[in-house]
Amino acid sequence: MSPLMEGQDQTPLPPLPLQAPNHNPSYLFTHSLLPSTPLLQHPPQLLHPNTGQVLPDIDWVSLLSGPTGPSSESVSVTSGNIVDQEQKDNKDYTRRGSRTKKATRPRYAFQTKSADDILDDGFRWRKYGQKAVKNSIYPRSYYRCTHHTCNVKKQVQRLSKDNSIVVTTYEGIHNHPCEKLMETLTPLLKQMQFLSNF
DNA sequence: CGGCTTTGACCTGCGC
DNA sequence: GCGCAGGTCAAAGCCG
Repeated sequence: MSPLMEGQDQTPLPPLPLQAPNHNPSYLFTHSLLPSTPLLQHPPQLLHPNTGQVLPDIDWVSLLSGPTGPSSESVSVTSGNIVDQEQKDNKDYTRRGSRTKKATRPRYAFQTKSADDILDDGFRWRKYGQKAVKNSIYPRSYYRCTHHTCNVKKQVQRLSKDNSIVVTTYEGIHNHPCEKLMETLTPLLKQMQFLSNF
């Protein structure tokens, strides 16, 4: 994941290099990792839903934070009820529970196969709601990015059909670097600066 | 004490 | 018009 270096200052992150999810609505991400394993250290695999073929490297940081990521179309996932939800969600929301039309925000939805509901994508999230969802025994959780200037949201819901699959929907684009990435990189950068003095 | 989660209430759009 | 469903708010409580 070489593009990880891109977010180390306050400059916007690079354009999204990954095109596939935007063009094929049926990709399946799997995250078959130990609980609490950081995503950035052990990124999930992207599988083709029909062939099961493992697809090449995913630039997760760019995918989840690029300011000029894919078009504003949402990416549907394979589950029928979630696709239906996606279509409803494309109406944007402003105040408290209201649904008013405004410019659509980028939305990316994908499934991860994981025992953990929370996909560790390197950003910090604050939970602001949880709702029971019709036709699902699992609730949907609502998270907001904790960065003060960032209003990216995500929804997390486990599939009732297959409780090993978690559907994560991101809405919006991060306008700041990945905190966890910076935590990892800062000591390395300091060490590099130190060594470069010799 | 600050940051986070929980949870019930509230608000609005949509379908009937 | 009404009820339902989904999304958000905000107070209360928890935790490090």
